[in-house]
Amino acid sequence: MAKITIKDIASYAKVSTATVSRVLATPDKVAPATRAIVEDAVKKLGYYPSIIAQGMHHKIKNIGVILNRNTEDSFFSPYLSEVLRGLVKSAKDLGYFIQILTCERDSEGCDELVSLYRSQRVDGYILLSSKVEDIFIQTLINAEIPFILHGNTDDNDEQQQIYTLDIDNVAAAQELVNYLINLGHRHIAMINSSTDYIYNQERLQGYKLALNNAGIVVNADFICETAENLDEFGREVKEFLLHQPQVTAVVCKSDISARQLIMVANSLGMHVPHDLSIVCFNETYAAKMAQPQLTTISIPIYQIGIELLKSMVAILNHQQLCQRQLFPYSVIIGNSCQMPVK
Amino acid sequence: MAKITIKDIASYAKVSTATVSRVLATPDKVAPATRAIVEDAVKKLGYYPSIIAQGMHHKIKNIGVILNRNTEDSFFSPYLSEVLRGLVKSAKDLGYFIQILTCERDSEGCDELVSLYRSQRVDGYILLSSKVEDIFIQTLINAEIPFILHGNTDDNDEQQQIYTLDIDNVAAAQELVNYLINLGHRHIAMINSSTDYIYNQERLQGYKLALNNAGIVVNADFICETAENLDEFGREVKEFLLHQPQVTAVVCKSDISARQLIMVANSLGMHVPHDLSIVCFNETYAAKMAQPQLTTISIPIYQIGIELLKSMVAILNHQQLCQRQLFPYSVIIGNSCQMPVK
DNA sequence: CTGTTAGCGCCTTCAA
DNA sequence: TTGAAGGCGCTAACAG
Repeated sequence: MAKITIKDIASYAKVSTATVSRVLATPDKVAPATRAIVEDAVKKLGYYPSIIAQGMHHKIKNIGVILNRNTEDSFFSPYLSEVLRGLVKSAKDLGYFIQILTCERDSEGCDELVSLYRSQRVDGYILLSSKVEDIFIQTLINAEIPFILHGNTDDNDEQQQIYTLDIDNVAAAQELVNYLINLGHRHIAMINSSTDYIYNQERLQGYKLALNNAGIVVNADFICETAENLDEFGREVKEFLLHQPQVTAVVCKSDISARQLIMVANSLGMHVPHDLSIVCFNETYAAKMAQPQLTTISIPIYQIGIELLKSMVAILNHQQLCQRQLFPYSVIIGNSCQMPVK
Repeated sequence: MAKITIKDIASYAKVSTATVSRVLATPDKVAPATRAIVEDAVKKLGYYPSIIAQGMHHKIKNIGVILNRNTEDSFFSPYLSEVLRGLVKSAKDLGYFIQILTCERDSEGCDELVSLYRSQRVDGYILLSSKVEDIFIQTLINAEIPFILHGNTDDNDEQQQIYTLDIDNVAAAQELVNYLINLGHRHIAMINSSTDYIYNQERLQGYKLALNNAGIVVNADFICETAENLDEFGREVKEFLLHQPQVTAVVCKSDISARQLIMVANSLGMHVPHDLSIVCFNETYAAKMAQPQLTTISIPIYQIGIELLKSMVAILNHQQLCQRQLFPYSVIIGNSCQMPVK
């Protein structure tokens, strides 16, 4: 059976195509009688207006979501999953669709972003992370493409016009470290991932700030920059623990890696929290599966997903919107910490 | 700056719009000289053909992915994340896009599926799970919408024309149970989720088959149907263990819930594998985070995602394709099992 | 309130 | 090898 078009409805209902169009878009501008006839025809013939053809006049209601990393070698972290869940939910509620995109942060990737937008595949972008001197951000700004960033930029002077949404990573890291300091720890390590990412940089900054404020000298050897891959992470962390026996406490980059860290520690005969106190970020199901229960920063990830999409839609509709949205976080006290024994 | 269209390129390059169109679609049907001129104009003006307008003549290259559950109340399981990862990767490679969809399995949800297809938002669907008397499947068949199912149907007579891709769940469950039987277990429980889902039904069937083959009577009390939600799951499983003390081994529905089960068991003073042997399905990072290491069915989830999309594209291109693709799985032996002690 | 007309941006005949 | 013309399905401006 051939595709039913507006013409079919028009001729079946014995009206013009314009009237059919009106019935669908602005029903109250059509006489109830004719409207009924048209609606009847629409149902009877099973007519669905082509979004493609409508797209020649309206926005297509697609929002591109740019993932942090390449999906080829990196799994979907629970964090990412949770953001996506919020995005999907919010998109559905607002009548939008999500296009998941995995572009490399190179010139080709930038071209892709521009191309997808200009060719009207997407109306705008949600960028899930930011790097130092981020070429994605520069590209989007230069091309005047609407977007919102989950994270921050490294340069606030030039980039006034962009919208961001995140928690206060600096403050969160500070709180974690202060908690450890108050327990009596002085040899506190930070297990981070690449400081190419702004949020990792912010957390590192918070870590250093807290130490400085407490009069503790920052020991560069205590800062461990690890891979994303869980297996590699395990190896690197093992090395680290072996080489830094003075460390009594660790700030870990995520609940999932904290969990891995506990396993590594156990394998070295260390027990948490007796031999090693651990605090971390995130409270996904990975945190729930950890024993002992983790002391962690709980981030409203799902809600962040919801709001990212809402804000993106607001931007597209030229609504007033706060440029820097800071979301609240909370500290969850588990039993992965205690006073230092050594 | 206004949108650059094919007309702008045509007038800039002093050719007709038809020629521009040809340069982009069938470059070899254009004289090298004019082609060069046009390509130059395209670059200089930054022209990106509108996918919307192209969509009036071609497919839109969007594939809808229908999630198992509503994203509102159910988190993205590691399994789902891993399938998505494969889908995203494969889509990128093949020049397709993914539309993640969350429809309720009711008449409204069915209407959505039909509408999205008929209005040309998607070219076809990937259905990530199947239920008994699945109205999604019926709807897609009736509306002659191309789709592929990750799973099986309950009725193979009527539904000849559909494409499926899965592992052999019956055989996998049998292998797990046989493994436990060979260790000496006789009181083997199954912690499943709703048998409304076909794959859960198949696994239950495999469980029963294995017991029957070994001459062990199936005890209905040993079959525990649990919720998806991790917290609820924990409560239900705790009840179950308390009420069925004879049970020495459990087949658990997933690695993530097996991990949860271990925690529940521990909280009851039971140790795995000493007091309880556990086998399960899936080997996501949840499995890697479990102690003791789980004996589990390793499913090539990422690869399944890749192939689902590939197959969908093949269907859309009317290529020859095997209707029932069975993927291999493997049994990973951990140390979550031992001979029964009681 | 409704029909006519024109046009969105692109592709695809059909001639030349 | 190229251009002119028509049309894809729909919406919007303008009459009536």
